[in-house]
Amino acid sequence: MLEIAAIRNNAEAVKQRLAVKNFKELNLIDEVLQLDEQRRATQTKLDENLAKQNVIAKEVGELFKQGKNEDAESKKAETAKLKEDSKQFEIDLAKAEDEIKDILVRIPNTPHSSVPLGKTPEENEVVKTVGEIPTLHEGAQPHWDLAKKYDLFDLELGVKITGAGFPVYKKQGAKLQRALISFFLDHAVEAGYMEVIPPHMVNEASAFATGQLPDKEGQMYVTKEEGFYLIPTAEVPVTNIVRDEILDTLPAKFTAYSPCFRREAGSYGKDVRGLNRVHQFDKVEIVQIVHPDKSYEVLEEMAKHVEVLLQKLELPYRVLRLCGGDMSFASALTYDFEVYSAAQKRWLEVSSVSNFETFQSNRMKVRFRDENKKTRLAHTLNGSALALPRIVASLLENHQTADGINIPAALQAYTGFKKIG
RNA sequence: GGUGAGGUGGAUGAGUGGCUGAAAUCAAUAGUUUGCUAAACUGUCGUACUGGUAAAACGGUACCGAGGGUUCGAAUCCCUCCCUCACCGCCA
Repeated sequence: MLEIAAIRNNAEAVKQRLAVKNFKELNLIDEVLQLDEQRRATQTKLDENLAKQNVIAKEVGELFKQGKNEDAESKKAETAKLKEDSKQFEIDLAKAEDEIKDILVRIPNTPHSSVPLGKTPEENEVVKTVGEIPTLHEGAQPHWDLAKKYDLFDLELGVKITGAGFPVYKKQGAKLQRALISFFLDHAVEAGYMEVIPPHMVNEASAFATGQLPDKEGQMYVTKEEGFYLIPTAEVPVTNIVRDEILDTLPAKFTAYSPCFRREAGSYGKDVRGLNRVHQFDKVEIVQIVHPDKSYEVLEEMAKHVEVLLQKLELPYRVLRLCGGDMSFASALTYDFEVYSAAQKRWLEVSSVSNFETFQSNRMKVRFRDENKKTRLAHTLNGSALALPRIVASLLENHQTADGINIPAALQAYTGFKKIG
């Protein structure tokens, strides 16, 4: 949610920025400013009214104390009109506040100045491409066939138990999952992130705070009785750790492993084969709450963190700076990381690292004290480090040989085996 | 799930209708004293909205779990909801 004060001070600049995100309803900016004007005027009237009531109440009390009951009674009568007015002001104020909020939650974050123009994923900017694309042996297979060959995971079994997109990992496939999770967590902890295990369901307030609501309501699973949302990413519970807090020290750095649940309503076709797109998957997330002056520096640092992981896994990857049209609602700047899947001959997204500036912290009221002891909104960032399924897919595909799949050296201590098959 | 107790500022905790945005203690913080540590003393020490200012200062309003209500006046009385704790029941 954008800050109303920021919109007030830079309405034109905000509109220009939003245009980069292909946001069409720029009229909302003017509407919200007008409502804000109304709101403040009403606020002032209400405050003045209440101030008068407070004065009278004090006087009445004083008169009663002095035994001047008749004077007190007549004084009382003066408040009737004031109370009536204040009731109306309160209604007007609440209405204006609701309307402002309704509009604000529909306005996406303003993109950073480096965000390229564009509407589709094809227009994302390739920042760099790293690593050799391997030449596979004759008869190399995509990961879903390798999974069958070595009995690593079973999607049909998942269908019986739950439904499509809920894989059952088995044997070395299961161990590989556990190894990757530990590998990622250890690296994050070493980089100074505090490891947490958050709830895997969140309440409405938490889902709203990070921007999943109302934007992505249809993408989340909801429990029937409590109305809890199954988390689509650990970002949601982890960032909410600092909701409504005034932090004494920045940065705050958290990492968490969690399963992620996504309905992926509307997706279909070849993109969803194997582990390319599933409803439940594992991910290690990194989150930072930082000083506004530092957030872009930290974004680069987090991107570097992801890169190192990919290098250690010996996977060819590329880094994309998302264009305005492909960015998420809440982000100001996003780097996507894609690994090359040699058997499918395509790039697969495995991580997304974003700076949200104050977009989340404004909703969540995450503040810190600046040099002048004034409270200010912090910047929040998060990134996947990393999401497992497509990492697994590319590990299997890129490292396959005629007589088995090689485990990268950095991972062997975690898997306990050097080769699958 | 049942019964009982309770939710006050960073923490402990006082406050049962006006003198309470809230005592006291601790923590924190600035300073004085001190050879160091420790201690002592003095000051500061909630948040939000709003007016004001170049920025402060300063002023107004709201907030004592949340939302309603009674009253000239509510932390204090009433209603609803949420949560915490204790004991019992069930249980990994």
